Amino acid sequence: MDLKPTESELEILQIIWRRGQCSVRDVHDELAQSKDAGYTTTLKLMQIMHDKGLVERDTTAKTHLYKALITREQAQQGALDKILSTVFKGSTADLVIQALGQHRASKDEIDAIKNFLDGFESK
Amino acid sequence: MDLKPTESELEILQIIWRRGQCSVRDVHDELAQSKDAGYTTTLKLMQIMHDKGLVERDTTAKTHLYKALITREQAQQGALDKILSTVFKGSTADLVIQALGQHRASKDEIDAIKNFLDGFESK
DNA sequence: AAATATATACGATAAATTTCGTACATCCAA
DNA sequence: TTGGATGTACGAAATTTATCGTATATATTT
Repeated sequence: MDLKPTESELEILQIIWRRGQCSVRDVHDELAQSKDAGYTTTLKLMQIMHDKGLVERDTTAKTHLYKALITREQAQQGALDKILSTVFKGSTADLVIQALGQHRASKDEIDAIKNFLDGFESK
Repeated sequence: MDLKPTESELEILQIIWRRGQCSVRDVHDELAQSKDAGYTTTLKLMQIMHDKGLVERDTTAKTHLYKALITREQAQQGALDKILSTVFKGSTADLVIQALGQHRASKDEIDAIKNFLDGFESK
């Protein structure tokens, strides 16, 4: 099993992760705010995701309820691995610095990262 | 102009970035070490990249020479922006922590990041 | 000079991903 | 109880991306 979600699948997973469990309608309504696709498109996509094993679903009721089978952390790691190898020459430090350089991190964020680094280093 | 390279285009850009300038043959030979695609596939891809404005080329000689028109940093930022919005809920701190947690960064890398953070914060 | 190797151009095909239409089932309100 | 709203199933078309074959031009070698 490959389990590497496509772009559209990630958009959907995002919503499922946030809500924990949801119907196609739930997902589609949220998606419709930023995107313009038909309901059956979302439905089909979620069915494909089920076929692939990215989500599971409870078909007890008429309206099926979907849950993610891949965690956000897994997807994050997959995404990081991919861009590390394709654009960052494998250098985590480069990635981190580039990420922090562009984006205006708040003081809290910076502190969180520093604390993390301290704990990490002292092992 | 969109300038968002596809997966295959990034594989090629990687090689061009490393070498600075190269022919289709240069790229293809390197690509062939890890991948199994025909020469004309690489050629076509690079022609498409030229059409898109991702690369420029010198056609003076029979063998054309390609250079990147997008920098590695631009591609890095694009890749980061994408995964930030699709899997990291926009949180740079989450991204950084996840990146550092999994990939065993070396002490030097960690120090580099800390120094960077210090300089960043004192602004 | 002829044969061979190496290039580009580019249309066509293949493969992967996304979008949609239509059929049909079920629920609910008038 | 029947018509409309809402749901799933699923084939098919549209799009995007990647791959390849063939034609043709230009070097290079013998």
